[in-house]
Amino acid sequence: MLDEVGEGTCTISELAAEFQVTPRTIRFYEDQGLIAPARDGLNRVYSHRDRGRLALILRGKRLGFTIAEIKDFLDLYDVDDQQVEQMRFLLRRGRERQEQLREQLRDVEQTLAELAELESQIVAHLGARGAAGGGGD
Amino acid sequence: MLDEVGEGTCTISELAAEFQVTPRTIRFYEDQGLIAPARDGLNRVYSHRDRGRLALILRGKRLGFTIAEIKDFLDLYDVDDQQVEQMRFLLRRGRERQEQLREQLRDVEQTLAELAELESQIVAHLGARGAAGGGGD
DNA sequence: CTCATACCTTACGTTTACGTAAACGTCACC
DNA sequence: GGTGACGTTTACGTAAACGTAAGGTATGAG
Repeated sequence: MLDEVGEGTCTISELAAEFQVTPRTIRFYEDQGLIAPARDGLNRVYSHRDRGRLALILRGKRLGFTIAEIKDFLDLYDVDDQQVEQMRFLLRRGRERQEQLREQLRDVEQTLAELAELESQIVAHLGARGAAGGGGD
Repeated sequence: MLDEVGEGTCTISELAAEFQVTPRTIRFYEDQGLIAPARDGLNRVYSHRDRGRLALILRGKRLGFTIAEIKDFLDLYDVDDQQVEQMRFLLRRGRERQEQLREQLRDVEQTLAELAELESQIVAHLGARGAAGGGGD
Protein backbone atom coordinates (compact mmCIF):
# COMPACT_ATOMS: atom_id res chain seq x y z
CA MET A 1 0.00 0.00 0.00
CA LEU A 2 2.12 2.80 -1.26
CA ASP A 3 -0.76 5.15 -1.92
CA GLU A 4 -0.07 7.25 1.11
CA VAL A 5 -0.37 10.46 -0.76
CA GLY A 6 -2.71 12.28 1.55
CA GLU A 7 -5.46 11.96 4.09
CA GLY A 8 -8.83 12.59 2.48
CA THR A 9 -7.71 11.21 -0.86
CA CYS A 10 -9.03 8.27 -2.81
CA THR A 11 -8.70 6.36 -6.06
CA ILE A 12 -10.85 6.71 -9.10
CA SER A 13 -12.86 3.57 -8.51
CA GLU A 14 -13.51 4.54 -4.92
CA LEU A 15 -14.77 7.91 -6.02
CA ALA A 16 -16.83 6.29 -8.73
CA ALA A 17 -18.48 3.94 -6.26
CA GLU A 18 -19.13 6.80 -3.88
CA PHE A 19 -21.05 8.73 -6.54
CA GLN A 20 -22.63 5.83 -8.38
CA VAL A 21 -20.84 6.49 -11.65
CA THR A 22 -18.21 4.57 -13.59
CA PRO A 23 -14.50 5.43 -13.60
CA ARG A 24 -14.91 6.03 -17.31
CA THR A 25 -17.36 8.81 -16.56
CA ILE A 26 -14.94 10.51 -14.21
CA ARG A 27 -12.11 10.26 -16.72
CA PHE A 28 -14.42 11.68 -19.32
CA TYR A 29 -15.11 14.69 -17.14
CA GLU A 30 -11.38 15.13 -16.76
CA ASP A 31 -10.97 15.00 -20.52
CA GLN A 32 -13.53 17.76 -20.76
CA GLY A 33 -11.61 19.84 -18.27
CA LEU A 34 -14.20 19.63 -15.50
CA ILE A 35 -11.91 18.10 -12.95
CA ALA A 36 -8.14 17.74 -12.58
CA PRO A 37 -7.00 15.32 -9.90
CA ALA A 38 -3.44 15.03 -8.66
CA ARG A 39 -1.33 12.15 -9.86
CA ASP A 40 0.71 9.52 -8.12
CA GLY A 41 2.77 8.49 -11.09
CA LEU A 42 0.06 7.78 -13.64
CA ASN A 43 -2.63 7.05 -11.12
CA ARG A 44 -5.20 9.68 -10.32
CA VAL A 45 -5.53 10.79 -6.75
CA TYR A 46 -8.71 12.58 -5.76
CA SER A 47 -8.84 15.09 -2.96
CA HIS A 48 -11.71 16.41 -0.90
CA ARG A 49 -11.91 19.34 -3.27
CA ASP A 50 -12.18 17.04 -6.28
CA ARG A 51 -15.00 15.24 -4.55
CA GLY A 52 -16.81 18.54 -4.17
CA ARG A 53 -16.36 19.32 -7.82
CA LEU A 54 -17.74 15.98 -8.87
CA ALA A 55 -20.76 16.56 -6.67
CA LEU A 56 -21.35 19.87 -8.45
CA ILE A 57 -20.92 18.25 -11.84
CA LEU A 58 -23.51 15.62 -11.07
CA ARG A 59 -25.91 18.18 -9.72
CA GLY A 60 -25.49 20.19 -12.88
CA LYS A 61 -26.37 17.09 -14.82
CA ARG A 62 -29.49 16.55 -12.75
CA LEU A 63 -30.43 20.11 -13.60
CA GLY A 64 -30.15 19.25 -17.25
CA PHE A 65 -27.14 21.33 -18.14
CA THR A 66 -24.67 20.14 -20.75
CA ILE A 67 -21.08 19.27 -19.89
CA ALA A 68 -19.90 22.48 -21.50
CA GLU A 69 -22.37 24.52 -19.47
CA ILE A 70 -21.31 22.76 -16.32
CA LYS A 71 -17.73 23.61 -17.11
CA ASP A 72 -18.53 27.32 -17.13
CA PHE A 73 -20.57 26.70 -14.07
CA LEU A 74 -17.61 25.12 -12.30
CA ASP A 75 -15.14 27.76 -13.35
CA LEU A 76 -17.52 30.10 -11.61
CA TYR A 77 -17.23 28.30 -8.33
CA ASP A 78 -13.50 28.18 -8.81
CA VAL A 79 -12.55 31.77 -8.91
CA ASP A 80 -12.95 32.70 -5.31
CA ASP A 81 -16.09 34.66 -4.66
CA GLN A 82 -15.27 37.99 -6.11
CA GLN A 83 -16.68 37.81 -9.63
CA VAL A 84 -20.00 39.53 -9.44
CA GLU A 85 -20.26 39.62 -13.20
CA GLN A 86 -19.96 35.87 -13.51
CA MET A 87 -22.54 35.37 -10.79
CA ARG A 88 -24.97 37.40 -12.80
CA PHE A 89 -24.20 35.24 -15.80
CA LEU A 90 -25.02 32.13 -13.85
CA LEU A 91 -28.15 33.74 -12.54
CA ARG A 92 -29.31 34.36 -16.07
CA ARG A 93 -28.57 30.81 -17.17
CA GLY A 94 -30.48 29.46 -14.23
CA ARG A 95 -33.49 31.58 -14.99
CA GLU A 96 -33.46 30.57 -18.63
CA ARG A 97 -33.44 26.97 -17.61
CA GLN A 98 -36.34 27.58 -15.26
CA GLU A 99 -38.38 28.91 -18.12
CA GLN A 100 -37.60 25.91 -20.25
CA LEU A 101 -38.65 23.64 -17.44
CA ARG A 102 -41.91 25.47 -16.82
CA GLU A 103 -42.81 25.02 -20.46
CA GLN A 104 -41.97 21.38 -20.20
CA LEU A 105 -44.09 21.17 -17.10
CA ARG A 106 -47.10 22.55 -18.93
CA ASP A 107 -46.60 20.14 -21.81
CA VAL A 108 -46.34 17.17 -19.50
CA GLU A 109 -49.45 18.17 -17.63
CA GLN A 110 -51.42 18.60 -20.80
CA THR A 111 -50.33 15.23 -22.08
CA LEU A 112 -51.24 13.60 -18.80
CA ALA A 113 -54.68 15.07 -19.12
CA GLU A 114 -55.06 13.78 -22.64
CA LEU A 115 -53.85 10.36 -21.68
CA ALA A 116 -56.33 10.26 -18.83
CA GLU A 117 -59.09 11.11 -21.23
CA LEU A 118 -57.93 8.50 -23.68
CA GLU A 119 -57.88 5.98 -20.90
CA SER A 120 -61.39 6.68 -19.77
CA GLN A 121 -62.56 6.42 -23.35
CA ILE A 122 -60.96 3.05 -23.77
CA VAL A 123 -62.29 1.83 -20.45
CA ALA A 124 -65.77 2.97 -21.39
CA HIS A 125 -65.43 1.29 -24.74
CA LEU A 126 -64.32 -1.96 -23.22
CA GLY A 127 -66.98 -1.72 -20.55
CA ALA A 128 -69.66 -1.26 -23.17
CA ARG A 129 -68.73 -4.63 -24.65
CA GLY A 130 -69.13 -6.32 -21.30
CA ALA A 131 -65.40 -6.91 -21.10
CA ALA A 132 -64.31 -5.48 -17.74
CA GLY A 133 -61.18 -3.61 -18.69
CA GLY A 134 -59.54 -3.05 -15.35
CA GLY A 135 -56.18 -4.02 -16.73
CA GLY A 136 -55.94 -6.91 -14.33
CA ASP A 137 -53.59 -5.34 -11.78
CA MET B 1 -51.01 24.34 -61.00
CA LEU B 2 -51.52 20.68 -61.48
CA ASP B 3 -51.56 19.84 -57.82
CA GLU B 4 -55.30 19.49 -57.60
CA VAL B 5 -55.22 16.26 -55.70
CA GLY B 6 -57.58 17.28 -52.93
CA GLU B 7 -58.93 20.13 -50.91
CA GLY B 8 -57.11 20.41 -47.61
CA THR B 9 -53.88 19.02 -49.04
CA CYS B 10 -50.44 20.57 -49.21
CA THR B 11 -46.84 19.91 -50.21
CA ILE B 12 -43.98 18.97 -47.96
CA SER B 13 -42.41 22.39 -47.84
CA GLU B 14 -45.74 24.02 -47.08
CA LEU B 15 -46.28 21.64 -44.23
CA ALA B 16 -42.72 22.18 -43.05
CA ALA B 17 -43.18 25.93 -43.01
CA GLU B 18 -46.47 25.60 -41.20
CA PHE B 19 -44.86 23.66 -38.38
CA GLN B 20 -41.48 25.34 -38.33
CA VAL B 21 -39.54 22.24 -39.27
CA THR B 22 -37.53 21.28 -42.35
CA PRO B 23 -38.78 18.98 -45.10
CA ARG B 24 -35.96 16.68 -44.13
CA THR B 25 -37.50 16.28 -40.70
CA ILE B 26 -40.84 15.30 -42.14
CA ARG B 27 -39.28 12.80 -44.50
CA PHE B 28 -37.38 11.40 -41.56
CA TYR B 29 -40.59 10.84 -39.65
CA GLU B 30 -41.96 9.06 -42.67
CA ASP B 31 -38.89 6.84 -42.75
CA GLN B 32 -39.56 5.96 -39.15
CA GLY B 33 -43.14 5.08 -39.96
CA LEU B 34 -44.72 7.96 -38.07
CA ILE B 35 -46.54 9.40 -41.02
CA ALA B 36 -47.52 8.14 -44.46
CA PRO B 37 -48.70 10.78 -46.89
CA ALA B 38 -50.38 10.05 -50.18
CA ARG B 39 -48.38 10.41 -53.36
CA ASP B 40 -48.89 12.31 -56.55
CA GLY B 41 -46.39 10.45 -58.63
CA LEU B 42 -43.29 10.72 -56.46
CA ASN B 43 -44.38 13.84 -54.68
CA ARG B 44 -45.82 13.61 -51.22
CA VAL B 45 -49.28 15.01 -50.66
CA TYR B 46 -50.31 15.78 -47.11
CA SER B 47 -53.91 15.67 -45.93
CA HIS B 48 -55.63 17.25 -42.97
CA ARG B 49 -55.15 14.00 -41.12
CA ASP B 50 -51.43 14.02 -41.81
CA ARG B 51 -51.28 17.52 -40.44
CA GLY B 52 -52.87 16.33 -37.23
CA ARG B 53 -50.38 13.51 -36.94
CA LEU B 54 -47.46 15.85 -37.40
CA ALA B 55 -48.82 18.09 -34.69
CA LEU B 56 -48.93 15.11 -32.35
CA ILE B 57 -45.41 14.09 -33.31
CA LEU B 58 -44.05 17.51 -32.51
CA ARG B 59 -45.83 17.68 -29.23
CA GLY B 60 -44.39 14.32 -28.32
CA LYS B 61 -40.97 15.68 -29.12
CA ARG B 62 -41.45 18.70 -26.90
CA LEU B 63 -42.23 16.23 -24.15
CA GLY B 64 -38.91 14.56 -24.65
CA PHE B 65 -40.20 11.31 -26.07
CA THR B 66 -38.13 9.36 -28.52
CA ILE B 67 -39.32 8.80 -32.06
CA ALA B 68 -40.01 5.16 -31.30
CA GLU B 69 -42.15 6.11 -28.34
CA ILE B 70 -44.03 8.64 -30.36
CA LYS B 71 -44.72 5.99 -32.94
CA ASP B 72 -46.50 3.83 -30.37
CA PHE B 73 -48.16 6.95 -29.10
CA LEU B 74 -49.51 7.70 -32.55
CA ASP B 75 -50.69 4.19 -33.10
CA LEU B 76 -52.68 4.83 -29.97
CA TYR B 77 -54.72 7.49 -31.66
CA ASP B 78 -55.21 5.30 -34.67
CA VAL B 79 -57.22 2.52 -33.22
CA ASP B 80 -60.16 1.23 -35.19
CA ASP B 81 -62.70 0.48 -32.52
CA GLN B 82 -63.19 -3.23 -32.76
CA GLN B 83 -60.11 -4.98 -31.41
CA VAL B 84 -60.71 -5.52 -27.72
CA GLU B 85 -57.35 -7.19 -27.26
CA GLN B 86 -55.55 -4.30 -28.82
CA MET B 87 -57.57 -1.92 -26.71
CA ARG B 88 -56.33 -3.60 -23.61
CA PHE B 89 -52.79 -3.40 -24.87
CA LEU B 90 -53.21 0.25 -25.59
CA LEU B 91 -54.72 0.80 -22.20
CA ARG B 92 -51.67 -0.70 -20.58
CA ARG B 93 -49.30 1.35 -22.68
CA GLY B 94 -51.22 4.47 -21.88
CA ARG B 95 -51.03 3.79 -18.17
CA GLU B 96 -47.33 3.04 -18.33
CA ARG B 97 -46.83 6.30 -20.10
CA GLN B 98 -48.78 8.13 -17.47
CA GLU B 99 -46.47 6.73 -14.82
CA GLN B 100 -43.43 7.78 -16.77
CA LEU B 101 -44.85 11.22 -17.13
CA ARG B 102 -45.65 11.53 -13.46
CA GLU B 103 -42.08 10.62 -12.69
CA GLN B 104 -40.92 13.16 -15.19
CA LEU B 105 -43.22 15.66 -13.60
CA ARG B 106 -41.66 15.07 -10.20
CA ASP B 107 -38.17 15.35 -11.68
CA VAL B 108 -38.95 18.60 -13.35
CA GLU B 109 -40.56 20.01 -10.23
CA GLN B 110 -37.61 19.03 -8.12
CA THR B 111 -35.21 20.55 -10.59
CA LEU B 112 -37.22 23.73 -10.60
CA ALA B 113 -37.03 23.81 -6.83
CA GLU B 114 -33.28 23.33 -6.88
CA LEU B 115 -32.89 26.04 -9.45
CA ALA B 116 -35.01 28.38 -7.40
CA GLU B 117 -32.84 27.76 -4.39
CA LEU B 118 -29.71 28.29 -6.41
CA GLU B 119 -31.16 31.53 -7.66
CA SER B 120 -32.00 32.84 -4.24
CA GLN B 121 -28.53 31.97 -3.02
CA ILE B 122 -26.96 33.88 -5.84
CA VAL B 123 -29.25 36.82 -5.36
CA ALA B 124 -28.40 36.87 -1.69
CA HIS B 125 -24.74 36.68 -2.50
CA LEU B 126 -24.98 39.53 -4.93
CA GLY B 127 -27.13 41.50 -2.56
CA ALA B 128 -24.64 41.08 0.26
CA ARG B 129 -22.02 42.87 -1.77
CA GLY B 130 -24.28 45.82 -2.21
CA ALA B 131 -24.63 45.02 -5.89
CA ALA B 132 -28.36 44.94 -6.50
CA GLY B 133 -28.59 41.74 -8.56
CA GLY B 134 -32.08 41.96 -9.88
CA GLY B 135 -30.99 40.78 -13.28
CA GLY B 136 -31.94 44.07 -14.81
CA ASP B 137 -35.30 43.07 -16.31
C1' DC C 1 7.70 -16.86 -12.58
C1' DT C 2 3.00 -16.43 -13.09
C1' DC C 3 -1.36 -14.80 -11.86
C1' DA C 4 -4.82 -11.56 -10.52
C1' DT C 5 -6.09 -6.66 -9.79
C1' DA C 6 -6.44 -2.18 -10.48
C1' DC C 7 -4.87 1.37 -12.90
C1' DC C 8 -3.60 3.64 -17.34
C1' DT C 9 -4.17 5.46 -22.57
C1' DT C 10 -6.01 5.27 -27.15
C1' DA C 11 -9.68 4.90 -29.85
C1' DC C 12 -13.61 3.13 -32.15
C1' DG C 13 -18.80 2.05 -31.15
C1' DT C 14 -23.53 3.60 -29.75
C1' DT C 15 -27.92 6.11 -29.81
C1' DT C 16 -31.06 9.92 -31.33
C1' DA C 17 -32.67 13.14 -34.58
C1' DC C 18 -31.92 15.09 -37.88
C1' DG C 19 -28.16 18.24 -41.27
C1' DT C 20 -26.08 18.38 -45.48
C1' DA C 21 -24.51 17.41 -49.72
C1' DA C 22 -24.78 14.64 -54.19
C1' DA C 23 -27.06 13.70 -58.20
C1' DC C 24 -31.15 13.65 -60.51
C1' DG C 25 -36.32 14.62 -62.33
C1' DT C 26 -39.80 18.12 -63.67
C1' DC C 27 -42.31 21.90 -64.11
C1' DA C 28 -43.45 26.88 -65.28
C1' DC C 29 -41.42 30.77 -67.37
C1' DC C 30 -38.85 34.11 -70.56
C1' DG D 1 -33.93 25.77 -74.17
C1' DG D 2 -31.60 27.34 -70.31
C1' DT D 3 -32.68 28.83 -65.54
C1' DG D 4 -34.41 28.40 -61.12
C1' DA D 5 -37.57 26.65 -57.73
C1' DC D 6 -39.16 22.63 -55.84
C1' DG D 7 -39.36 17.80 -55.55
C1' DT D 8 -37.12 13.04 -55.21
C1' DT D 9 -33.70 9.18 -53.29
C1' DT D 10 -29.40 7.61 -51.21
C1' DA D 11 -26.11 8.20 -47.96
C1' DC D 12 -22.49 10.00 -45.13
C1' DG D 13 -21.78 13.64 -41.21
C1' DT D 14 -22.77 15.43 -36.50
C1' DA D 15 -23.21 16.21 -31.37
C1' DA D 16 -23.66 14.40 -26.41
C1' DA D 17 -22.12 11.39 -23.05
C1' DC D 18 -20.35 8.04 -22.23
C1' DG D 19 -19.64 2.30 -23.24
C1' DT D 20 -16.48 -0.90 -24.41
C1' DA D 21 -12.79 -3.31 -25.96
C1' DA D 22 -7.57 -3.52 -26.84
C1' DG D 23 -3.33 -3.45 -25.11
C1' DG D 24 0.29 -1.68 -21.67
C1' DT D 25 1.96 -0.93 -16.69
C1' DA D 26 2.58 -1.55 -11.71
C1' DT D 27 2.06 -4.37 -7.62
C1' DG D 28 1.16 -7.78 -4.17
C1' DA D 29 0.18 -12.95 -3.61
C1' DG D 30 1.35 -17.67 -4.22
